[in-house]
Amino acid sequence: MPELPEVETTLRGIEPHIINKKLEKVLIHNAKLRWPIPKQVKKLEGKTVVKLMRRAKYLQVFFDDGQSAVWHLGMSGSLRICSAFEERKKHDHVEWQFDQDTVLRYHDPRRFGALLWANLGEEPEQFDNLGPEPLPIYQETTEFSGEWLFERSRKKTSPIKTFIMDNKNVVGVGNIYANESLFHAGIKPNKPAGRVSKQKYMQLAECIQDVLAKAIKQGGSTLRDFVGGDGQPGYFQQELFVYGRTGEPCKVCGSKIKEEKIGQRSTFYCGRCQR
DNA sequence: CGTATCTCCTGCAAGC
DNA sequence: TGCTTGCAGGAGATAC
Repeated sequence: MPELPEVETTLRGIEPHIINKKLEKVLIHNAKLRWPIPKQVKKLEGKTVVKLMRRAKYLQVFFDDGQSAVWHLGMSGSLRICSAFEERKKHDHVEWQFDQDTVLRYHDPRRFGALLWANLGEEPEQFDNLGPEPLPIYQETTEFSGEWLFERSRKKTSPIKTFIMDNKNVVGVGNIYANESLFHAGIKPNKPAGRVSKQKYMQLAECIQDVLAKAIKQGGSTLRDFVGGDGQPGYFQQELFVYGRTGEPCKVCGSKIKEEKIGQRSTFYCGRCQR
């Protein structure tokens, strides 16, 4: 399940293959993704890729006329480069053919992903309510910080885990990294966001950044569906301290990792290390 | 407005 | 073995 680091890894994986190349052919085998693929995407044929950027979990590809296509990998989506002669797999929904050795294929069994469209100087409306980037990769700075989270969270009664998974507060933190960040910050996931101290938010902001940066460094982690941009299986998987470790001993204190549902999502934590 | 729940989809695993 | 059921989850939609 691609989170921010996996999207960043995908971008870095495909960029060298498609930058400054002309898109010769667009094949849409199944336009029914999360939203129907806009027909403008077909008109990308003949245009050249000039830049790739990531915003939250969106991967934006700019062409030489200033227009852009925006991928979202959803739950099970992946982008990879392959040869034109490689047999298409089930759930390969979209192909961008640059040359015989350079075909970008979008694979997505669950079709929670999307391919969006943006005109020159515009962004998809999905970008409208996005909060700050946790890592200043595409800007020099980011307004994301412990202070930011603290101020945003005042009087919020929902659990801290739900709070950091809300794109309006910080983008790119999905279930795995939310669980891991909260463990490293020593915060119980169900603690109301408004009752977490400023000091704890300072720690949490740092942990979120560390966990994401580490995952990017390791090439993105994932559980089952991600395939790296170069077609390498994405099972790099950084060491997980709590996610999926129900009943196993905490790597810090040895007590059993607990599991419960928060906002319909599986949540893992150490009852001793997290308060 | 904030908060909680539902929803899309397919593959996999567990249970009978 | 073969069925049914439930679960995984990003994030928009919907309901209160």
